[in-house]
Amino acid sequence: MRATAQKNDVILVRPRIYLGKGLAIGPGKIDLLRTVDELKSIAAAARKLSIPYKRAWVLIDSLNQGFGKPVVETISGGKGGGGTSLTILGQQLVEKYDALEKQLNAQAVEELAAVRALTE
Amino acid sequence: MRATAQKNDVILVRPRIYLGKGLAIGPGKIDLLRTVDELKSIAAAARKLSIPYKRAWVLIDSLNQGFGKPVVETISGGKGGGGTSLTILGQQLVEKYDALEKQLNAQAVEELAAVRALTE
DNA sequence: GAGCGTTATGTCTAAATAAGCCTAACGATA
DNA sequence: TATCGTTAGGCTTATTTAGACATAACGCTC
Repeated sequence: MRATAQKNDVILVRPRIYLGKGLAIGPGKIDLLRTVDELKSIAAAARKLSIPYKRAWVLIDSLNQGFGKPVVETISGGKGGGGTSLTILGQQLVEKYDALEKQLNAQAVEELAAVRALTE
Repeated sequence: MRATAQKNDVILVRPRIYLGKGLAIGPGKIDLLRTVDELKSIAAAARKLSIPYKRAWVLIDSLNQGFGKPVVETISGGKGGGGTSLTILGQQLVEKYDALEKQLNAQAVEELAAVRALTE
């Protein structure tokens, strides 16, 4: 119940994971998926992240293609012009990545500090 | 004393660490440093890694600049044309990175497997 | 002192990446 | 049915990045 940030909550490493045959997933795509999930729109997410819509779409499409099944479910037209939400796969991707990232950072704080110490 | 590879020896994550103001270090530079250390030559390391000498030199120079002090010590001319060895800093960089990498991979195998499982 | 292989750069070109612009379909709403 | 904001692309240009090529200094070695 402490309000102060804990040492093991610090995120220093944001891994890029290579999943074979041209499919890779890193912090950029994860942040994008997270923002899409939040705003229920690719266009809105792109604006928030200050990247062109086209780029956001390409990134998401590369995931769809790479996984063989979609990470998002989209509606074109209708109220608000349409929208996008994450599929189960998309949600799991974010969740598993977050868990991995958290684990990496929690367990390797000391080793990380050792590397960083070299800059001083 | 087992000869078989251990589960925790598998390298799946090779992190890129961002150390601020344009300085980043990842598997590419570490492998390069390691090869330079091994062959005592930037040119020979570049050949072994199948990259142009220029690129190898640029990568190493970016480390020298970024850290403010050199990661290599070079001799130009002389026996064999010259050569390059790692400074203490350069050696430590490789060592600390290796330790970090090992730690990350040993501790996060399950989370990684969970992400990879999504591709199936 | 000529030759050799290395370090160290500069410059120019090519290739990979990203950005920009444009068009079209879609479906609720006014 | 005209408008609107969204998805989903195609296509063209810019920008960034990497590669190729050239050159010079250096100091052993022959």
